[in-house]
Amino acid sequence: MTQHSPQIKKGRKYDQVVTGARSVFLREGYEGASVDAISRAAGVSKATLYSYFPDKKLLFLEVATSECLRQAELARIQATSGQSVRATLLDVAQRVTAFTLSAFGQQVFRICVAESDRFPELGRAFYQSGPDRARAHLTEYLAEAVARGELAIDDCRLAADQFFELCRADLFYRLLFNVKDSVTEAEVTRVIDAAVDTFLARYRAPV
Amino acid sequence: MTQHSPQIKKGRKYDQVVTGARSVFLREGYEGASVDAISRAAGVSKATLYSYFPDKKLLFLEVATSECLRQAELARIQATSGQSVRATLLDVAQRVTAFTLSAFGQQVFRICVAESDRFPELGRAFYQSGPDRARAHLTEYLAEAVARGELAIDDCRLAADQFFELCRADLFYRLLFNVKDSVTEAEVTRVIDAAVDTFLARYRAPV
DNA sequence: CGCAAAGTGAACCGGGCGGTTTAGAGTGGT
DNA sequence: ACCACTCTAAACCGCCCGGTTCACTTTGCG
Repeated sequence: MTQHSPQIKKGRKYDQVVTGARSVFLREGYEGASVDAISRAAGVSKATLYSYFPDKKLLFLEVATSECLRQAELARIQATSGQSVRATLLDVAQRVTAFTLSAFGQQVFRICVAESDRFPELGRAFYQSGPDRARAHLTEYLAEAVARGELAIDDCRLAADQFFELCRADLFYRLLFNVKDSVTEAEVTRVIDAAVDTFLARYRAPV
Repeated sequence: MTQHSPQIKKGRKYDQVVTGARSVFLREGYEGASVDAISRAAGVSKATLYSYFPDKKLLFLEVATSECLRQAELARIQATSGQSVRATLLDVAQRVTAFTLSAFGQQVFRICVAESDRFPELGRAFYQSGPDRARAHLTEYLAEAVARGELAIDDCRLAADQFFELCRADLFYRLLFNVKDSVTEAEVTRVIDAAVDTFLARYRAPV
């Protein structure tokens, strides 16, 4: 889980710092998270923190981009070789909504939206490592299904975008704007079933 | 345009204050907007500003909720009596994307997302006066079309949500995350045409 | 052990913030 | 002319923030 890999990271408390920073940033946002609070949460002195990261901005970027990469992993489509198109789409929908609607995914999204003009590269990083990658995977899968004659799509990229949008329905926004604070399993399956139905109604290959 | 209506608003520079606050809040966000900057932008002394609004939070809420109401007006569906379903949907799509994708709509959304846990009531206000109202209108229209036998929908509310999601496609997120800074007319029509096509493929009444 | 590297904690700095005060300058009704 | 009211400009307050410094302790390795 911990990453010992990269070259120039010095001491032993690096992961502590990043973990603490992640929790505080996710809870408070960028401006709301004071460096003192972060060092406290990390169980590390402020001096130590600053020995790893020259300033708050860099620390935030490290946390944010690592979260983006983590998100990207979840978006990966399994080798769903044997499955039907419908089953595969349902699987993808489940995976992406699970992350999107989780409290954690919410906060990542929230912060990326909020800070993406203070940190323009953050918005792009999030988009590229998250939605963009997920879309690329699904697009590829759709193209293969088209080649097999199972789907009839002229623009697979657009179709993939449509599918992800359909999976959100309004559940996403209801959570995002604090209209409700959680979402039931039944609501999710209702939405993603409808998403798959609508998608296939448009793109299923004619008999 | 200016609102003389409510009861307890004292002096003549009220609108100046609100207008200046709006521009700065939209540009900088809540934390980023200093009261000094706002008073400067409003062409008003800080003392005057504080004579209208007891603190920064109240000023922000005034600006934000007034923007939400303004947004709600735009979401209203015209009396589209004579039109075909397809034409009406295209019209709705055009209207909603025009606001959603505008720089102004972007910023309103951004701020509401960012501040909706610091100001929980703000998120709800935005959702209710914006997306919720738009969905209600479209739901009503869809139900009428079903009654006329032009559409076949079992859950009009969910269908309306799906339609709005389809209209966004990924254009919205590409703007939100600074992947691109503007969007061409052609891209929009391509997306909303596809949205209407997909929607009708699922919900058009069988012959 | 001995010693250097890493970590600690608390004090400290400059600055910007939200918010208040004050002394005085426009403004308008009678 | 007068006065009550509004507005202005700038100084000011206390606070918290990001970041630095320093004297000190802990850790780990030969």
